[in-house]
Amino acid sequence: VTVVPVPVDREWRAPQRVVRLPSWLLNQAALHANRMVAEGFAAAGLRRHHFTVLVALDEDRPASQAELGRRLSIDRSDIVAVVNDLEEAGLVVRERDERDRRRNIVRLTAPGAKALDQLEARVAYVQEALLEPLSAKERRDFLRLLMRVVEHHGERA
Amino acid sequence: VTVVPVPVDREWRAPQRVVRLPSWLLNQAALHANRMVAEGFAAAGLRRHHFTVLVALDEDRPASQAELGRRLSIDRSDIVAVVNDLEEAGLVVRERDERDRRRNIVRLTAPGAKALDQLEARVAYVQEALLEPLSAKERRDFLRLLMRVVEHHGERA
DNA sequence: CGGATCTCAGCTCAACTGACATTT
DNA sequence: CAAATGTCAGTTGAGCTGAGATCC
Repeated sequence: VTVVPVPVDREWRAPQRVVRLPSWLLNQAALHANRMVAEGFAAAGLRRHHFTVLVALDEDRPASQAELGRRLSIDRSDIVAVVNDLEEAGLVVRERDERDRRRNIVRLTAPGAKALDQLEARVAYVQEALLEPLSAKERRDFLRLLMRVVEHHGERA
Repeated sequence: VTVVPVPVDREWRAPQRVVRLPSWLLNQAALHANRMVAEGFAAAGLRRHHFTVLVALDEDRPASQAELGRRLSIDRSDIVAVVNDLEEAGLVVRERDERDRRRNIVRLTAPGAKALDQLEARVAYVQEALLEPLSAKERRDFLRLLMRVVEHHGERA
């Protein structure tokens, strides 16, 4: 019995020393995940940041752009472009905060909420496909551990 | 008892519906991992692809560029640039395969092997830091599950 | 001929940096 | 004044596409 069961040797397989690297594995997994998510959004002409911003607005109520960036770990200069796109598509409105006139308050519109619903269905489907090879218990374990790792490195803002 | 124990609510935390997404978590984890790896290599003026190519050459013996690309899931056109860099740095030599003159055989040089040794030490350190919050058993479980996911989506070449 | 291989030019996405004007 | 915010211009790494030349 091997400690870490390494898959059958196939001709094209990546070198063992690479395949065992957590950083490499995470990267490959993220690549697959991002590709699948992108495919799911392509029809709507949106990308993953558009989706997460919509979710943040729906869940946490209207927020300033800087707030959104902080919550989602997206640079504030990138948020500008994302909100531009969403505003053009009518999914979001931007209005000046009168109590702190540096801020733009971004809020979800009705069409935005509607679009979000559809996107969430697609996302859910993708997550399912992503973790397909794992059992229900394995998925829970996996996510729990993943969250621990992400959370651990998230303490530095 | 919550099914998936979600971390303490901090003001800046990402929305729950985002934080539970496997695709988002994988992405964040990969970002942290890549940042750390990049820092580890910055002093040597190399990036992660340079490292994986060196490992592949060291482990699987000299190979053509197309071979390398296939094994490491790197596009042929990107391999060209990576091998260019490595050749300029003297870590690798490129020579025409006389039995199939379409191919370039890439082989590790002595300085290349030496450089690889140092890089591997740095990489090992980074992996350790990356998984720091997990116990030894948790790391094994985590990697095992991660490998299953990556392997599953890797069947399509 | 079809199919690989190497190479180059160029694209997109995302992360990121530096700067600037406005406001607090 | 210092600090935060929104914006813009620009860079980088990496994944990817398309095309051409060469060779099997």
